[in-house]
Amino acid sequence: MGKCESCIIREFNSLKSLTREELIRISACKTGKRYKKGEIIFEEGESLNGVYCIRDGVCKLTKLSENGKDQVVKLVVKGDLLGKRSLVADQKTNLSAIALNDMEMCFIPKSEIMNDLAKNPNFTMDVLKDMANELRTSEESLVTMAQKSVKRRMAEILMYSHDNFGLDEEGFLSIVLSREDYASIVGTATESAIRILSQLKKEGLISTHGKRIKIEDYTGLKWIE
Amino acid sequence: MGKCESCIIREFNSLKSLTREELIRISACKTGKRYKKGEIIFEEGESLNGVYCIRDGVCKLTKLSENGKDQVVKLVVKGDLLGKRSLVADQKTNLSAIALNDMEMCFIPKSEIMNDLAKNPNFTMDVLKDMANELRTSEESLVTMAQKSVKRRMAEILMYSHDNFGLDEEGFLSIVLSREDYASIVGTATESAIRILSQLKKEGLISTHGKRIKIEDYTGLKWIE
DNA sequence: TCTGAAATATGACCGTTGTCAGTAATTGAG
DNA sequence: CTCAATTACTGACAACGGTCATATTTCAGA
Repeated sequence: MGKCESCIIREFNSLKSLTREELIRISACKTGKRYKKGEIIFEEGESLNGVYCIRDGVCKLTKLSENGKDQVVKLVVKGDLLGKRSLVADQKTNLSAIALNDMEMCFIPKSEIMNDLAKNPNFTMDVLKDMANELRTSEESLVTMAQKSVKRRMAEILMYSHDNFGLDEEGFLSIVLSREDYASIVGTATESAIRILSQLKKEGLISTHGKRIKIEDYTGLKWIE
Repeated sequence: MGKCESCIIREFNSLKSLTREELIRISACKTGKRYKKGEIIFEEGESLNGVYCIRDGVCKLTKLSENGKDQVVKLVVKGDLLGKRSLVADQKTNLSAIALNDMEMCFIPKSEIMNDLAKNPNFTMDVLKDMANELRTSEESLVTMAQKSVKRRMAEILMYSHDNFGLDEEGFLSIVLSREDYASIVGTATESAIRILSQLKKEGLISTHGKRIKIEDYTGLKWIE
């Protein structure tokens, strides 16, 4: 599983602010976890007793709305620390986490993290900054949901996927999502998501092969209102 | 203006975790600020050089969408610390703040807050918890925007206003907002907001007197889908 | 008290989006 | 490779919500 003190992933998250000694201590008590595509990592309302440091893979964080539909709030990727909000606030999780492809992560027990938070101000400050940025992102998403059309939101998630997760050998978006997932990210009905993707296809902005999507005209997507 | 160390407002926010010495130091360098209804406190993209501790009044935090419409992201009230996200993340503000009624606040310079953040772990941890809760709230709003109807969202803001800001002597909601503000909170066109309020009035769930709104059937509002 | 600008209200119209129903394609287990 | 089950797709239709046009009311300032 490797040692935290020589792990490169931590450079992507707040763990980089820990001292060598703290990392060695964490390394000793962490456990490795693997999840397969579609597996539930945790569900809304659960109590977490640690955070997940994501080594590989992507998962979606969803919240069940009162109308019975899931809404994807955030995509979590390599380097992210999953579960830190709940730990810090000492609350049950407000979101469910479900693997979108095979995932590999390290699980760090709550006691260890909380101990470091209490004793290492650099770490606390780094977590705080991180959370401040998450808050900004969340507020931006809120405005997007409230003000932009479904088509525009779909274009944005396609570009987001392109920019953040990249392409496979054949030029398709690396992250393969079901139409239902797209709908749940965009906040619309599955049929509407399908319809809009078909429309984008007719307009020559994207092409598809099964569930896989290729962006044919990135600039065109940018101009969608 | 009073002294921070004997100010009761701080019990509502993270400043309660500061020591008596720290409070005295803050008290010495803080300045009082007043804003009238409608005044701009700061605008999206500005650099803040401190935080505002709200003693009285309410303001809206808005973000300009690409479609040119303002979206209200949050209402900020007595006891809240305005601007802490920007300060902590060391970024320009992502939101504008505009007074909804006459406001009274204390302005605490950035250097003082950052100094306390660096030196008092209890304070940092408290700010962190606070931010974690803001993040949860923001994520919940995101789901609301994505999944619920305009009518439902309107009902929710009316109930929110009732629960958090209370009523005046005559039983009207204390916070008086323009129809445009309601539209901007709910994320819809002003005409739609007006139409929905008229509809609620016809259904006997609310009554109005000028801009003022009275909730006639709280339970009825709860049941709106 | 009067008056004009701003805010509120309402109607008409149309594009967008959700729902229901049914068909086609894809995928994964065996 | 085959089959069953899931997922993707399409059409029809209605409800929702945005825009524009046009009253009507409210309210601050003369």
